[in-house]
Amino acid sequence: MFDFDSEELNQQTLFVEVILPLAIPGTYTYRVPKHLNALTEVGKRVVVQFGKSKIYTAIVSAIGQKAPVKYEAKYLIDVLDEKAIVTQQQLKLWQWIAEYYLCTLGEVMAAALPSALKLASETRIVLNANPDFDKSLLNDKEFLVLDALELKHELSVTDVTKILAQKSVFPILRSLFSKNLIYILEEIDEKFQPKKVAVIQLNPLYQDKENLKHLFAELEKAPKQVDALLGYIKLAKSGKSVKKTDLLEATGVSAGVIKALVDKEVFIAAHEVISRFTHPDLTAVMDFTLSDAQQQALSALQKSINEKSVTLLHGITSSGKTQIYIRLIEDYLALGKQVLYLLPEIALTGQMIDRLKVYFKDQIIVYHSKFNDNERAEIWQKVLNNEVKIVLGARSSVFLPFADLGFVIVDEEHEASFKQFEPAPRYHARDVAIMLGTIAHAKVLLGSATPSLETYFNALNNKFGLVKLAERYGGVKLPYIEVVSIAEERNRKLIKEHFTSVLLEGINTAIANQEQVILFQNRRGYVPILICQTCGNTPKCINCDVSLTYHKASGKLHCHYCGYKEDNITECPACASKHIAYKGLGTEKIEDDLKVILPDVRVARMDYDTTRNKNAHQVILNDFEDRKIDVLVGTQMVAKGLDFENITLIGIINADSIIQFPDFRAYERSFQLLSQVAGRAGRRSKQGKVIIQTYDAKHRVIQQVVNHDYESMYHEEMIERRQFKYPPFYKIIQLNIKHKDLGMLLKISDAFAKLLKHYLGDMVIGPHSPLVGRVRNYYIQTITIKIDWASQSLSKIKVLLKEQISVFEADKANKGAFIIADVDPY
DNA sequence: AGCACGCCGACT
DNA sequence: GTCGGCGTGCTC
Repeated sequence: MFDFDSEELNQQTLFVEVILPLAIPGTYTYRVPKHLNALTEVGKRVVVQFGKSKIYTAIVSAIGQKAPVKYEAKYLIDVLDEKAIVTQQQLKLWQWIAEYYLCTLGEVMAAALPSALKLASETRIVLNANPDFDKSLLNDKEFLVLDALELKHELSVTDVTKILAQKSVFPILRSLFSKNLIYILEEIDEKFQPKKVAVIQLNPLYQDKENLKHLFAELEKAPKQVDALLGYIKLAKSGKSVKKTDLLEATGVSAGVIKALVDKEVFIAAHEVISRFTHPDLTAVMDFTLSDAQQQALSALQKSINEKSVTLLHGITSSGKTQIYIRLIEDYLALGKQVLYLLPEIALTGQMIDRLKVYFKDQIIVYHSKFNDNERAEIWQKVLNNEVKIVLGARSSVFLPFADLGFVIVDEEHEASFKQFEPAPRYHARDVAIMLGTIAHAKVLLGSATPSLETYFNALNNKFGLVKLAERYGGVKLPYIEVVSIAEERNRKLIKEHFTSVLLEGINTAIANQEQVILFQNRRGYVPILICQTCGNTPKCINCDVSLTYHKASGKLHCHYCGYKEDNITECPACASKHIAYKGLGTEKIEDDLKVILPDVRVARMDYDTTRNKNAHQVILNDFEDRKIDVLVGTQMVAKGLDFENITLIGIINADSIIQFPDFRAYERSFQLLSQVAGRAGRRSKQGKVIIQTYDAKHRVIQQVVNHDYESMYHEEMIERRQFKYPPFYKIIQLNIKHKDLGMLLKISDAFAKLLKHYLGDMVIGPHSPLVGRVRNYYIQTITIKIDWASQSLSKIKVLLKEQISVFEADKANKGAFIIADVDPY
């Protein structure tokens, strides 16, 4: 790096560019104190003071020798790492994300780095003993603080705040400091603590058999201690270290007995660092023999991966894509490379994961948002040190510091949950994964039964390789799909609540055959909305422009946007009428109604509300697998990761609520969702059945689902996408402008749209009100920019937008307003 | 993101 | 008069 010898290097004055984990543009320059010269390196964490008193952990992004001219750089306080914890490849990726998704590097850093790797800074105030000082010179508050310090020696700023019962404590501290009565310490704690466990060791003295014999003789009068010792010897035979908890449990003695032995120096109490991740002792096995079709697909994939950097595997549901992934992963493991296997969050709790863990043992690690910070930090280190070869993770695992990445799989590539909406960076993990592949020279494989249109478009245009797998594994037939008209059943008075006679009959037949059923409804809650029959009033959220949803379990009305709750109403707050009607339906109501109609059937529900606890999801699935549940009612969640032999019927309560969604992707999404739900039905032994209830049986999407016809869906959709200027032909950037005052917002967003039109012409659409015009007390207006990216430079337009947004935010006329940019907002 | 500075209302 | 409310602008 430098040509000087280390002596000379130590004399150089160095400056570093650092990324701060904040939403501020650019990097900041700090001066390196000479004694830290040798330690300073790109990718290491450093401690810096930023502003008057705040201390942050920052990442070094560059090292230089030029002093900034416009200001005096502050000194780095410290360098935290022996070895860089962020790789050069990651820094490149962060840069790309910040540019592509119109956010700051700091926001990317904040999202990427587990917070346990950031530091907590706690300012400590310590008494500077000065007995000669005349305390009568102090004001009351100063006296109070000093008094407390004499008692407690050390206080934190928070403590002082409490003592004074006021917010601004810094002037008082400053005054005390200037009088030399206190001094201030910045204490930095490393938040990440490796997990330790208490272990017991035997004093090596007693390895000797004679000594041990003597010991037993000495302990004659202490039978419990003998028990403990015998227990220890037994446990130690396994060769592993003996955990204190295990010893207690195995011998039944109390902790006091062990303490006595420790005091006698028979035992040595010690601590051992253990990993937070243990592997399940599962015997679950998977059939790993490939069918002919799978074998062909595998060969085709190997060839395609060789030639292209990105390949799409279009394999229908239950075609056994996972077995193929496993073979490919093995190829890369043989080369010593790391593999990243991305899955949507909800698919990460399925049985598939356990099977993979059994197969790959400690080479594999799972990473998703339910892990706590310490666990994330531990995984970070393991991936960085190349101790872990395979990461199976949700979207945020694209941020891990892969030391030697060879292969990335994005399974269920079309899933909307790969896109992050809040907060920035608003990234799509599939697209970040593709960029990661480019930067790390790793190959990328996208897998889906129903690829997103943009991916399929890229594959057909030869940008991505394409391999198809059109045969289900083990000769399982595709499910038979029956469409039932709700309107017709209603006319013939056959419908009960929301169940058509066809569906009820299907459920009864399945249960009579000891088979299981899944009912799918896209909404949670009991009934989405309440309407007053007299005046038409609907209870609305006080913070957002949405109707409240009645949840029976809580007995309250909930807002699904901000979490606001209020008591249910028995009379209309507007006109006091008692005639309140319930309209629409959610999973909770389906569950309840079914229990009434078919009282002998065991019904359970799986949705966001019933799976909030860490293991709730697994409990429901286990009960279902153990056949303690006949019918499982659920939202999207039931569409993923459910892989049970015994499900022969899937009921879709109302397909229209999925299809009639005001979004350009509604048809694509409906096709994907319905196909995926349908794919859960039927296994080896029997063809499954899907019953779709709808008002519009002739709808083209329903027909395409019935015929399992992805190609038609793709081609028909593409015509519309081109015509109405949507992806994949056009790129969309959405600017959401927010303000607490509606009138101001309309004025400001109008002006901003005009300004943008000046530069970008009719690429700019709007402003218009989004579906939900107000969230958490902020009104929202949206400006949409549609870019024909075949002929326009995306990056130039983004640079322009970034500029205009910062001009906008600096303009006093726009005070109170802010802009949130969302690139590829879908 | 914080935190200081600055400018207005209700209190000793 | 002052305390303290929040709105605005920097931070290497």
